[in-house]
Amino acid sequence: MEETPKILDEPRCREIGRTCACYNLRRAARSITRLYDDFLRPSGLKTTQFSVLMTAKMRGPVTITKLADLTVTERTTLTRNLTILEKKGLIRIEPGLDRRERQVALTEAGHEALVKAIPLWEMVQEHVEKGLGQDRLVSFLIELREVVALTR
Amino acid sequence: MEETPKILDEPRCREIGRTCACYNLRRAARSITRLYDDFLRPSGLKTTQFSVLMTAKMRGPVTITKLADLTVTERTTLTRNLTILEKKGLIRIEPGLDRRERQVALTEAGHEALVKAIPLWEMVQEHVEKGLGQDRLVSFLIELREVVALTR
DNA sequence: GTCGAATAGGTGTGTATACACTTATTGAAG
DNA sequence: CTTCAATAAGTGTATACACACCTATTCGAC
Repeated sequence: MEETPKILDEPRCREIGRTCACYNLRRAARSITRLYDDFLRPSGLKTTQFSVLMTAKMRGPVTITKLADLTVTERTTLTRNLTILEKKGLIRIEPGLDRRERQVALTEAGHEALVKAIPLWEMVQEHVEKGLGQDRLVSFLIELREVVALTR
Repeated sequence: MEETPKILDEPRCREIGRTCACYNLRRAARSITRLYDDFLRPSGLKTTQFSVLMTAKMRGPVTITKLADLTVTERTTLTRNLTILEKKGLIRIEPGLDRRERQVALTEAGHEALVKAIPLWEMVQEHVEKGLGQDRLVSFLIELREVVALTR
């Protein structure tokens, strides 16, 4: 009689769900994003926007390709994310060194948004530090970086 | 004279980017998703779809709310993801026990897609296991689960 | 039985993500 | 100087995600 093929039997499926690095990483990312977005809400920034602004601030006027590389985001994704930040008046997108490039720079409003967001970020980050424990957070961050390095 | 406020000085910004659990988690999730999607491509499934199908298969006929809870996905997000799977003919959405509920069940095509995808998943999972090391992957998965637990 | 709270689910809107493809510009080989 | 590969960026399309808000159904107190 026909049965569920071995490859799809119940313990095997359970094992796959339990161990899949991608599924578990995405699941945790969804979960923690809601937490950070929740804390950041009063600043008007979503986590992604906060991160892009911080990176752009740090690396100062920076090309779109470079910013995409730094944040491990598809360049075309970043282009669209930047459009939103530009509409909100938080960044300027200026001509670059040659006529192909465009440089991203924070506006005054962009700086102000960061100044408002950082104390909120500190609250939620501390919450996570306490929850995971300082040591585990450190090794966790290292592992996350190794995952990124895996695919470069 | 006016300077960059202390809260936004360069070392502080660098520190925030380096330690932010949310940013680093999302970044790693983007990175690994591309890897898994790349391997799974011949199956016609994206990672998210693979995961939803696996979970639905395992918990087999299951309500939408329950499935959303299991996968830590917003219910309204899952509804839209399920619509795509239904259009592809991989799942059926049937009436549930009462007239509010709807049950998700795999179709024959859904099973076949999983059977095709699993060997591809095994390849990419093994790649990650080798890259991170078995032990570190195990502790990494535990930490990911703790992150999810943090926000429940 | 009636009514209101709880439960299950969908829709409107906006953001985030990425692949395939295209345009514009630069730079290098000849 | 021309031509062509490389580089920088944008668009079309589709999926993924979630909040605010809505409808339909069920259940329990009365």
